[in-house]
Amino acid sequence: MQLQSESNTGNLDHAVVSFPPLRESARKLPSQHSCMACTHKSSCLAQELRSDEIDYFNTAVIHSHRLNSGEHLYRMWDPVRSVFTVLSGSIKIYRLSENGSEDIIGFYQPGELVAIDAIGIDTHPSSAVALEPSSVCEIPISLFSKQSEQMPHLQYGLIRQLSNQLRNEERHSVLRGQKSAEQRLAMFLVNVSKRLKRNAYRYDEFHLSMSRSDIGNYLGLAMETVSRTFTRFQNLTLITVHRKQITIHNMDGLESLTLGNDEFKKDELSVQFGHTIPRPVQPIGASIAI
Amino acid sequence: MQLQSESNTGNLDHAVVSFPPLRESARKLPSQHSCMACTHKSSCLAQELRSDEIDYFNTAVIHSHRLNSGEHLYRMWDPVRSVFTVLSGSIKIYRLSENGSEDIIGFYQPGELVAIDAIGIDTHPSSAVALEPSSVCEIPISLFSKQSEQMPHLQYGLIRQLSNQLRNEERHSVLRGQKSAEQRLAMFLVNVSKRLKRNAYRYDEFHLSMSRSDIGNYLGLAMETVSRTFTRFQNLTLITVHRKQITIHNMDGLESLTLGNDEFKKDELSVQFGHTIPRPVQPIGASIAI
DNA sequence: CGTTCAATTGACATTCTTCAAATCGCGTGG
DNA sequence: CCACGCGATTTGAAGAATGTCAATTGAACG
Repeated sequence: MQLQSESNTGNLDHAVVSFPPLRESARKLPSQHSCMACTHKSSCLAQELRSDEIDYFNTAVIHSHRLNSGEHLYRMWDPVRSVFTVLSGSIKIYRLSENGSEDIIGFYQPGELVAIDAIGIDTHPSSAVALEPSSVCEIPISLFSKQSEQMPHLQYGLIRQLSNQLRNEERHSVLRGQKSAEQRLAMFLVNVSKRLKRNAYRYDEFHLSMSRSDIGNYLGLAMETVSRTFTRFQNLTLITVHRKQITIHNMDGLESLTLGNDEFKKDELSVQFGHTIPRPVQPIGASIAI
Repeated sequence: MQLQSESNTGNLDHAVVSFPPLRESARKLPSQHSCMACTHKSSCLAQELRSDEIDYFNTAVIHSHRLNSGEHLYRMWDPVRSVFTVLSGSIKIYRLSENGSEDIIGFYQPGELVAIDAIGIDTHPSSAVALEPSSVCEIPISLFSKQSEQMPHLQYGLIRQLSNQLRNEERHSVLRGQKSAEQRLAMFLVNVSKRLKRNAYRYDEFHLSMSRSDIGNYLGLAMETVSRTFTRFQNLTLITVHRKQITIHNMDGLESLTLGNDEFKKDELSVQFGHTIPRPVQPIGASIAI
């Protein structure tokens, strides 16, 4: 399985939330101290390994690091020693630009691999901080070193992860460059929701772990625009927002906005073609069936 | 060596130009039919290989495909069979979005690896088209397959390429999301220039191989904005533009704009801190020393 | 030398940002 | 248990950068 989705919905595969309420039917808890018993095995690099490889992998990995909210996993310029699999909570990746501003690269959720953009270089190109109490597994970078020829499956797994993440980054890049505020926010929400669903969490009602300004930074919008757009969605009865608590009432409507389609309340047929940069959407009154 | 630069200048490592005039001292020509003799060996995956591996690699690779201008290397949804190293010319990667618009992912120049975002999936997530007469080497995807355990160095090389490209994509994403039109264009030009320099081409005077609307799409700007910003740069005597021909007169000034710094003509000292989204720059008259 | 399309330029529309102020929540302490 | 205070969020109003539409210019090429 991929860490990052290949779903056609979203260009926001690093968007993340916190994960308190699990659906009863599919409860997952982080493993204690073995890759073999880990609930994230299927999404971790361990998935790719043969049984003999996994033993070695298991002993090389440092299991279940705990992080407090706001604690850093690593900082920019730190020497690269490991990559990490998120077990619980959520991790924000950001970078300080030359002029001192913070650029948010992505948010990572349980089962996802952090810091693979640091492979092959000496120091981390970005910082990783926990947005809430979190835990991670630490995978020594030496496992991927040039010399380490004994685990080809591990390498192949990493390659797939990287390729996936690259695709996601490409999509997110397009998103930031070309979409309206409404489209970006809609994609963000839809993506978060889909990822929750994939992990068997509640996906129609959840708690965002990051601030409005984090979201804005991530989407290339001002904090105020994020806030305003949330309320607009609420006025359209697409969602209910209360601080970081989100409830989605009309997923189809949101997905429609995702495409830059503001006709979802009247007539689904009018789709526009040929616009290199699709134009946004005008706020309307507030009268849509849930 | 990396296909994509790790230079601190640019978030635009897929920006590309055509490469007619080589500097006399460092003339490079694409190899004919051997990786060992290829001038791009140092930037190709072949670099990572041991001598026994390179033999195999050499026989597996299909050397020197030729492409006419406008000819496709592959199209979105095509089955993934190979990745490609650009030997000459330039390749544009783009994607058709759900509403029919074209999203440009990047531009690739000689020595760079194309289609590594297709590894691990069945069909290409994007299309690749030659912007000018070009040539590529074709590397069968089977070399990276799960079963192919005999070339760990090749895998490691690929991993590094992927990680690099991921970092570049992250940077480009930030660029599209947060920077002003002037910053984006300045970064674009500086990046193109640095990449030319790296490959021993003339870097103060070159020919862009893509149209204004391609640049705009790639940077998340309207074609007209690209055009206007080019003329603004020209009025500032930073560059000379004549259609696709670019001459850079004041690299420092361009790099200053890159940082969102509009003070480069007066006082380099005034740098701003603390702005999450640095604010753009006002057009001024036209009186800067070359 | 004319045709054609890309690029430029102008004028205007619009989204989004910015600046500012008001509210809201929530933790703390009385 | 309620008042207080601080940060996060929301909301308002205004301005600015960029997009859109439209007309013009200019090159390249047959």
